[in-house]
Amino acid sequence: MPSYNPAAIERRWQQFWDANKTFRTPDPGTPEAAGKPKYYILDMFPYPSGSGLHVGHPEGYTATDILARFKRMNGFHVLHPMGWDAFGLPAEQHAIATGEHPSVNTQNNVNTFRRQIKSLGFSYDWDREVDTTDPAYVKWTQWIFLTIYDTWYDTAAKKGRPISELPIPAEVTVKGEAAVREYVDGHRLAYESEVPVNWCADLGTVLANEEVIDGKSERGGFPVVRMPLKQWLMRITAYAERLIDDLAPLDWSESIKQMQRNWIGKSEGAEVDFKLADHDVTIRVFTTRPDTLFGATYMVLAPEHSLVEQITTDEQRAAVNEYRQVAARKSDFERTELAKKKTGVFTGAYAVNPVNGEKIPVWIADYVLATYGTGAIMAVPGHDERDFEFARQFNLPVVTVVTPNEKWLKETGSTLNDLKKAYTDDGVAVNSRTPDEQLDLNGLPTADAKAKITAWLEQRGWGTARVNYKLRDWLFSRQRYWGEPFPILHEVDATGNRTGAKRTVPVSELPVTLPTLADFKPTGSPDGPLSKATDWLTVKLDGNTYRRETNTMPQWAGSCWYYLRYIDPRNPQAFADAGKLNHWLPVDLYVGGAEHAVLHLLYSRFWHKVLFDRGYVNCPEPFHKLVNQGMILGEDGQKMSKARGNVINPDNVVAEYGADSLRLFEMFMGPLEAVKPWSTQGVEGVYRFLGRVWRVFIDDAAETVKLNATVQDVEPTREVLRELHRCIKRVTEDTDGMKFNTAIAGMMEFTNFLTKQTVRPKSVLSPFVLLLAPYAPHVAEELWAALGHRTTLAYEPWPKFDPALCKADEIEIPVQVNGKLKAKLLLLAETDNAGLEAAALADDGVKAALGGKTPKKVIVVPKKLVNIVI
RNA sequence: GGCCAAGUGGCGGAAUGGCAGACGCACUCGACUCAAAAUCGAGCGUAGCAAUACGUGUGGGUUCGAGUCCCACCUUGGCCA
Repeated sequence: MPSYNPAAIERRWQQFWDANKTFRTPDPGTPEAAGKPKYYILDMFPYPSGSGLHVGHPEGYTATDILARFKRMNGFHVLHPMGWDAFGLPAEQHAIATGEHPSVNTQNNVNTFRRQIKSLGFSYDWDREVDTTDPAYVKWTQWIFLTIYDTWYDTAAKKGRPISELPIPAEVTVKGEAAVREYVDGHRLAYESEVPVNWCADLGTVLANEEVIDGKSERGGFPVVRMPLKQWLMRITAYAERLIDDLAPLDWSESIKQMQRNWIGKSEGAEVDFKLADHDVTIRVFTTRPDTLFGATYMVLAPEHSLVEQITTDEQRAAVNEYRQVAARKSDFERTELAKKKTGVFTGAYAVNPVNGEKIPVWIADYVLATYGTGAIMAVPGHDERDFEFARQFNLPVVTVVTPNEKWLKETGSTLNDLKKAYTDDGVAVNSRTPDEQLDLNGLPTADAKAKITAWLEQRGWGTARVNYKLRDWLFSRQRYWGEPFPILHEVDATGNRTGAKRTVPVSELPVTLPTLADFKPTGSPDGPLSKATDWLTVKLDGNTYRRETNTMPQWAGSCWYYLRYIDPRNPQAFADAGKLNHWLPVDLYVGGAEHAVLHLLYSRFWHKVLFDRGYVNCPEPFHKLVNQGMILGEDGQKMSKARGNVINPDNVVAEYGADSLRLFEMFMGPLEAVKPWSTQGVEGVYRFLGRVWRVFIDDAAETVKLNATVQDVEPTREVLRELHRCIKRVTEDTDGMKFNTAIAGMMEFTNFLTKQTVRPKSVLSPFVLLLAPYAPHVAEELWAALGHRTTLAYEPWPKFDPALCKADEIEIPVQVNGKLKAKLLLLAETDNAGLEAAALADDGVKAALGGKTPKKVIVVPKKLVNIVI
């Protein structure tokens, strides 16, 4: 093997690592781990799709692998695992089409992914592989579900607590067992509720709001309609505040933090009660602008609001009913779109504005959502864009209660009494005094006005300060087959109807496994395919008959906690051993695609916090540092897709250039976070680089792998040593800072330098191989062996640089005149500022540029630059 | 519409407020070869023979000095509506 032959080298070293379990991570407490600081490096595990690995996957995996190898060589106890997020719709769709159990297809895909990932030489501890569909894993997903089910949120303590500690009010207790049960169930963090859901008939399941894009399912693009159904939900809203507050100390990019904050959507305001003029009924609204209450000229209820039926007058009933039917067919997106024409219907009812006693009409309109706030608003057309458009549409009065600034009035052509647009910014309150002058907001800036009116409302019991969140409780059930069954049993009576009582499947009987079905088709009903498994369905326990829950969990469930299972993947007694969790948590570095910036991370953080509150994990946040790798585009600069035919298959790249070249190129393309296009010529470039490295070491004319004659056991010259230490410094600092592209550039420069050397000291080549090892581990192992080493370099100490050796004897000093470069001087490195200035002024080119003028000022940057100002 | 990124050669990109374009690709020339590939060497922002001038999306500002900091705008991408 004379020339660089990645195919042979890579196969051999992958077999070596596998056979020797080179990357097995010892458990904490074992002698191998003793005294080493821990470092947990996590990849977002893939969904093993049928199309196999994509070049986007190895981008993040290579970055983490480089760091894992780098940290090991720096003496860290590294945990670096891989697994499979293997539940999911495609396998189930395949099962529906073929009748084959989804686990078969899933395992095939897992095998393909494992083979492909192994072919890239990543240093995962494969003994810790997890698979979310493995019953041994499902058991603990179900166990965590039960733990969440067993938890209520104590708002005073701001903490999740065992349901057994929930105080039951006396007035509930007196109503009896059923009332208590209902009360308790209503406080659990996992609960059943009749909610308006997104029903997708084609997929035969409900979808979470975030799985619906533009009124269609995210997967498949099928139509989605809204209907009320009894579903499982998770009370993530209880944790909204903590999910925002705990972001602050995390080492995440500000933009991801901001996306999470926006998603949670905290808004502070007030709830205000409006009495109806002709009914003994109050309508509660949420507003972020209580200071504009004097400008509320009408009210709007969501079409689904529970009071609509009651308050609608007979004359308006037909119109209202028709409108409600139309609204039900629209998605939230269609309803709230700013650009569209506003629609609505008057109910015939009037409410009384509590501050001025004025009767204002109550409308229903679909731009108000039942699920946000209280499902009703006070409309202030002068200071809210949507209210303004609606008022224009239906000729409702507009009252100015916040004075716009002059500039805005001029730009919009408005006057104080005639607004051409809604003025939504802060300002000074106007027209805001009660008739009895008990409350006067006039002249107050918005913030003060808010505080004053909120206090005034609270005093009279008409309103209260209130924080609202855009985040809703998490819809957790799916009417599908290929997911985790809920470990919940519903008590049924003799006729088979639910009594309302539930019990949990005992932990000793977990996991609840999926029954085998003859066909996996959705039933089209909210019962889901599991309801077809009649034998499985019914359970008799303690003389009672139960029907199993037939919903399954969403795909997010398994990925919410997989990072915990890696820590102790085969533990049959617990999801992971407490001591091991204490050792490894939190994850030090988490790398994955930005598409999971909101949902996966939010859900996962939520579960982690529940487990934290319940004492199962020792830190409030799971992921200390988060990095999102950028997408890799096709060579045409477009998103890779089968339709465009620009998809790059990593298998082909490995076959042609080798895994080391693929790894190196993916890191060399640019910053990890950046979106960047693929380039086959670029792969060739790094392949040539590895060929040059090979020839620096190896005699490529020989029949067997033997060292080049230039490689000798001699003392390096000062210059060679300097270049080596500069390279060590650069690769060390850039790797640590995840600037892999510039680290590689540094190694290329040093290789170009070595190529020119006719004598290459072994003492210089050895550390260089170690620098290359995290990036191109196969060829590095091969060269390490060629240098005469008998074992893997995976745990060799990382080379250290000597700053003194990095320094040059002479430095080039640019001289500027008025900031423009006029000369470059070659001076001894130790020249002081005065020496630099003297040398600069003495230079002929500089003298010419000065043209005889006397410098006003000379700026000297030590050892860097001289700037002469004239 | 709002929020957040980012705009640098033919291309991917580099640059603690201090020599813009490191490194790689493409391209050109040369060496080796019967020839080609591979390899090695040299060149490569624009204009100009050159000295030199101009150059980091646009316009302004701060500074001895701005790709980098500030303001406004334009464009592209992401997220949200």
